[in-house]
Amino acid sequence: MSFTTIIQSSALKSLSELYGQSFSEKDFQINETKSEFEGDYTIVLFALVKTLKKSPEILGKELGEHLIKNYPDFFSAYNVIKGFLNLKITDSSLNRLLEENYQDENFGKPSHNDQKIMVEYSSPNTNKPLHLGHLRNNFLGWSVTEILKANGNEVIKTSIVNDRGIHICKSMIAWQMFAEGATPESTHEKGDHLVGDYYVKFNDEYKQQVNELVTSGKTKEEAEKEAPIMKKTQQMLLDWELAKPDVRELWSEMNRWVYKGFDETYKRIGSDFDHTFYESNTYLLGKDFVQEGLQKGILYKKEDGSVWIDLSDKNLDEKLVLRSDGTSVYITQDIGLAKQKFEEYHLDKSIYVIGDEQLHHMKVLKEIIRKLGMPFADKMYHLSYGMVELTSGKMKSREGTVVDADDLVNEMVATAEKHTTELGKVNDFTKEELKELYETLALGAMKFYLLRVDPKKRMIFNPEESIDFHGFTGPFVQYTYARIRSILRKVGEINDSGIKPGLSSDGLLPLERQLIIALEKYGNVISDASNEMNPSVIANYVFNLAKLFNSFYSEHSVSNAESDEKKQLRLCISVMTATVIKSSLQLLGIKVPERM
RNA sequence: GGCCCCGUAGCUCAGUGGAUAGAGCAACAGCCUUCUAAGCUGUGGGUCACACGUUCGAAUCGUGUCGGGGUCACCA
Repeated sequence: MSFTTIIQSSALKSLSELYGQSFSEKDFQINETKSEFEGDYTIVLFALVKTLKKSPEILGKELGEHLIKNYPDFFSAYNVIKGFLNLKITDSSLNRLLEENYQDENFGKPSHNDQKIMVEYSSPNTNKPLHLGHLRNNFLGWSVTEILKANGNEVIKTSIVNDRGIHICKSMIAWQMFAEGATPESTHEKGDHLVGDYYVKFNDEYKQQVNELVTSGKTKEEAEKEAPIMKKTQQMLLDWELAKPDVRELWSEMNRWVYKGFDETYKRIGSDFDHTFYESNTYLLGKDFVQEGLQKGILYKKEDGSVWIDLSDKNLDEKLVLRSDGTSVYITQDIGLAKQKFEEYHLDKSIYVIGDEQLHHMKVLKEIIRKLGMPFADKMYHLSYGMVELTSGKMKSREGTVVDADDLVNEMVATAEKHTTELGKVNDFTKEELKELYETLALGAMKFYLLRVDPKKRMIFNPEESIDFHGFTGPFVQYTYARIRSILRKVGEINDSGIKPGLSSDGLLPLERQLIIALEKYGNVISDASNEMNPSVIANYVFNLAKLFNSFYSEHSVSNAESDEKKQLRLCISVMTATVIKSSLQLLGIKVPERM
């Protein structure tokens, strides 16, 4: 039971004993006491004042007295200021919490198994390498998965790779025209970058051809349609659908290059999937329900043969689900894939980590599925996140302002190396150890930077700020962890009997209390983050915890504590803080270094 | 134009019904003979876009206005 739960239930019980009225948890709030007042937790009384017709002062005094009298083990003091009843928790409660949990690596995580959840994220196109936006997506998908797991759910990570369509044909055509057989091996370039380069070449060539046609008197629209390179690409797409061997072969080959490149990036940023769907396998899914929908009268056919659904009763337009030529559109396969996911995996929930520019699309998808009478519409959840923008505005591939994922990682690793070398604290590390440390710090900085803000909000990526290793950053938290590990190494081996927090006769000092109370909160933080599917809750929490520990560290000595009891107590606080930091960062996909 | 999201310190963000609105960065002033200074302590910095309303109480809820973004494809 968490402290807030204890306070809540004891207050409810006290109220009914005092006034013979029963209240629910919604009738009053419990907050942490603001630092300028005396106390740890605060019950806000105003709402009770009304129903009980008592002045806040009297009510607060009566409730405070009653709580202290009946729960002397838990509450040690109270005071009432205006409508706020401030309560102080006994040292013994705090000590007990510490004693019982300081070694528990699963502290704060419920042990029960709850739901089966699928998280789909990353979902790249195969014509371009991963960029900053994908990083936000990947970090978010990974972290939400970890958070849901920590909250007792079984989670399956998936990705749907958009491996077919006009975009990859563009890269293929440009490769045929310009590459002279170049491969990742022959050029020593990562496959995803190589294929991306030809996508760019396609666009350059296309633009040039259009311009030439325009100067020869065509309108822009005509020129865009008639540009030879575009015609070739469209023909290639048709050939692909007809499964022409030479086209399919090149397509497989180039996709293979891309996957190899993606795998390298995924491995480096610590992303992986339990199952990967490929659009080339799923793009025909969902056609079968069209017939069914037509029969049921949910879908209707227009004169040209195209099939539609009317969503106007849901304040949405009518939406096409099958083209007049009988081919399916994006949303058609989405319906099919959604169904396949639920049927194959028996999911309780299916989460889509997709940018907020697709909010409308996902709303339409869900509504169609509901109308078609599929039972899982309400189990689908679009975890939308805002676009990452640069200080100079949006990322535009055309203007070359896209921040490439691999470049960014490299840059961050170089920064980590520079800082580490300057500080010179790990000069005895081997080359391998150093390399690992740089990666840990670089990715810690990046992940923390992208996860510390509410996913729903769009965010500005400031290159200078993101490579900062001070303040509200991953390395700051990692540093706090390394610091604690250093204390523990110096103080000596920790064996189970070595640390036992004795009750210091001096009582707990303010920073000691604050730290234990902050640690106690961790379970609530995990469940909040899980309910909101919001990793920034964890990031903010762990930063505050680290900050608090650093204050404690500079104020009080662990190894040179005033007494042996104090030393044991502070060791326990340190051990538990390290554990919670490690655990929190792990929920963000961030590793901790023993030294840095 | 319809619908959706956002507007909090110079910048980037917390806070979503409670007390005198908080962090980090940037600026300034201190702190290494003691467990890692990637740290700690302090100072300055606010019309919570604006207006009206609901409430004992509003940055938080409602309505409207202004400003920014997204979306409304036989693209994916």
